[in-house]
Amino acid sequence: MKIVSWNVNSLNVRLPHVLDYLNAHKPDLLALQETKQTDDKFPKDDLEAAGYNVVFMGQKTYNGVAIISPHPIEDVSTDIPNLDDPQKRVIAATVNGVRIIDVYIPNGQEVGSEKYAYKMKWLTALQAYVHDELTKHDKLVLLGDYNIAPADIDIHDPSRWEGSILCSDRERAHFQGLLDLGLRDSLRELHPDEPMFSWWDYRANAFRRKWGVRIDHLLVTPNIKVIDGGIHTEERAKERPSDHAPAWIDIDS
DNA sequence: ATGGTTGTACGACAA
Repeated sequence: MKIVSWNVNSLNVRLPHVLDYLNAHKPDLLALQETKQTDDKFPKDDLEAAGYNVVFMGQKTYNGVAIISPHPIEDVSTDIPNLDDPQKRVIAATVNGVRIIDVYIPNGQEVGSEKYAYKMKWLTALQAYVHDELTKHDKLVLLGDYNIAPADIDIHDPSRWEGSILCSDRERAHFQGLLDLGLRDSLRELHPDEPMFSWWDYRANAFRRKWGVRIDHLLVTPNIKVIDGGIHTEERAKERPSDHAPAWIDIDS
């Protein structure tokens, strides 16, 4: 079962890329973040015509998440219970017996800012939510744009980024908190020593200069056997790309 | 790498 996470930074702009990607890779599940459109604008018909089922929850201009699969998408839920948050950042569903939680974790802007405090509060609520979901579901994948680089190997130049947003100690502690629930960082376990990046700033020609950061992740329960995985960096090299590349795994199912 | 680009929407903010 091929599972992919991709922050598309506007599905309106990126729909052609997404349709090409589906055609090229035929994933069993594609989880999107930052669709940036209200539900009435979601390209349901185009994706269904391509042979996919879709569930989605968006808002105007910001955020927005979606799950796309050729298989039935069951038991859909949105948001984090017990977190009063108008921002559309979470959608969950069961596909092929695997519970999928698709998250767009807040960016946080700057350490110490109001948005950073929101990120911390959000991550605390996420951990409680995932803890609860793990008691209900045998197999679970928590995937999405985490806006956290878990370790120095996940940053092109760790010394320049030290302590800054995406890699502060408190953000990394929250990431570790998710691992402490029993989840595993599938891509890092597959490639223990390989720098892998999933996001490159649009600015300063960051992609060409290989200034990347790994902030998109697929965490899995230990009973999921991960066969292969990586990041489809070539998507970032295309014309008018998202600033994120798809992160993918293939699991035994 | 402390400037710079992109998306939304048309000024300014978020990333």
